[in-house]
Amino acid sequence: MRLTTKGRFAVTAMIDLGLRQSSGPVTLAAISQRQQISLSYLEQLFGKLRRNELVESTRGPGGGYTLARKAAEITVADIIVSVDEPMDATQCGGKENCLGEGSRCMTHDLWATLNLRMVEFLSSVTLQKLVDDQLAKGLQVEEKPSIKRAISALPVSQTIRINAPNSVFALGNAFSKG
Amino acid sequence: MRLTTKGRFAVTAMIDLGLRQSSGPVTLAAISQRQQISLSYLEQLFGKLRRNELVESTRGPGGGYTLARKAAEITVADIIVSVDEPMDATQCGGKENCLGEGSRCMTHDLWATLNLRMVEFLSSVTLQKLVDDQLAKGLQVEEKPSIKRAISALPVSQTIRINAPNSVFALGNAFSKG
DNA sequence: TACTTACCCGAGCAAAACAGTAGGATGATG
DNA sequence: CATCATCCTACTGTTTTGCTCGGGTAAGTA
Repeated sequence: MRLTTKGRFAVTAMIDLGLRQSSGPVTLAAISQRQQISLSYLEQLFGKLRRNELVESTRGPGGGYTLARKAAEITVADIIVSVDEPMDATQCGGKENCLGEGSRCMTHDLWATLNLRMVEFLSSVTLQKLVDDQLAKGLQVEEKPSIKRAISALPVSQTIRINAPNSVFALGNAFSKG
Repeated sequence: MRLTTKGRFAVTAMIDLGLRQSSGPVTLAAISQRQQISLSYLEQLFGKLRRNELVESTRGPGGGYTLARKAAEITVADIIVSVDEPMDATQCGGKENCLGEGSRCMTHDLWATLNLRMVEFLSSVTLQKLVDDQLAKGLQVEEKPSIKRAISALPVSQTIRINAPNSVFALGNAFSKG
């Protein structure tokens, strides 16, 4: 389990997708514009997300990506492990006897345990939760101009501009070192 | 908050230190041998740990590193943020209005919150806990040949070979993708 | 004093990962 | 057919990783 900006990009993009999936497939171009992430980079990330069966794709006009299952059944851990290749972890290749005599190095189960607890934690946070958080913060989703391919009957809300009032919490650098 | 092998090296080394600090300063050379981490790399890591006041150093023969405070008062989060430089987090530099109109990008508080919860979790795991885990697993600490500088009177235990019986749990690749 | 130990520091370096670019191929729609 | 949008491979520049080398400095011992 690694934790880098790559995983954060993926989580951000997935939230964007979760916010808008009710009105049909979402294009990467739209996510790219809204979230300021390079389109080609998104393509790579969503390639992995698709191969890990977190999203499904629809090609052609009106196409895009949709969640492969309900947002409540997708966790942050799912997303992160999908885009971050598994790290080889134990440095000695996972062999039991790293140094010859009776599995001397403690890296194995030590970090495995810590890693497991990390995964457990991130598995407890669902995409639905993050989406709800965003909605609760006042973010309102712009309705995209309905395309024929989109789901026919859905609760059409008014088209409103995106507006997230003062979402500044200054938590970003909570652990920067003086 | 990043999470890479670098942080894991640091945590591993700190546990090694925590296991042996009762018998005086621990040299990096010893940690290097036991944990199979490059000496020079350890020096760099411990340079950061020292500047972040997690360890203290003693120079000269019989010297080495000791914990700057009790193991119960050092958390995994402390260690990781010490060696992993702070990441600039929000991609747009922490400005409120990333895209001009009313702080449109949701990365700010979204990831800040997730990051905060990660830090909270890792702050709940103390070095003492990890040391105890290792001891509970049957690992016994080799007494180092007493040097004059070492603390004079301490509970001298028998010199025993390190022996951690079958510490294989196969958790390492719990999230490798089939 | 000389010698050893062990921390301290910086430059540099190969390999990997990161973030993004470029260009095309495939398939659905009109 | 042209367009849309996913799919795929390869490549590029930058940063980070993990490590080596070479020299320092402080503290102890002979």
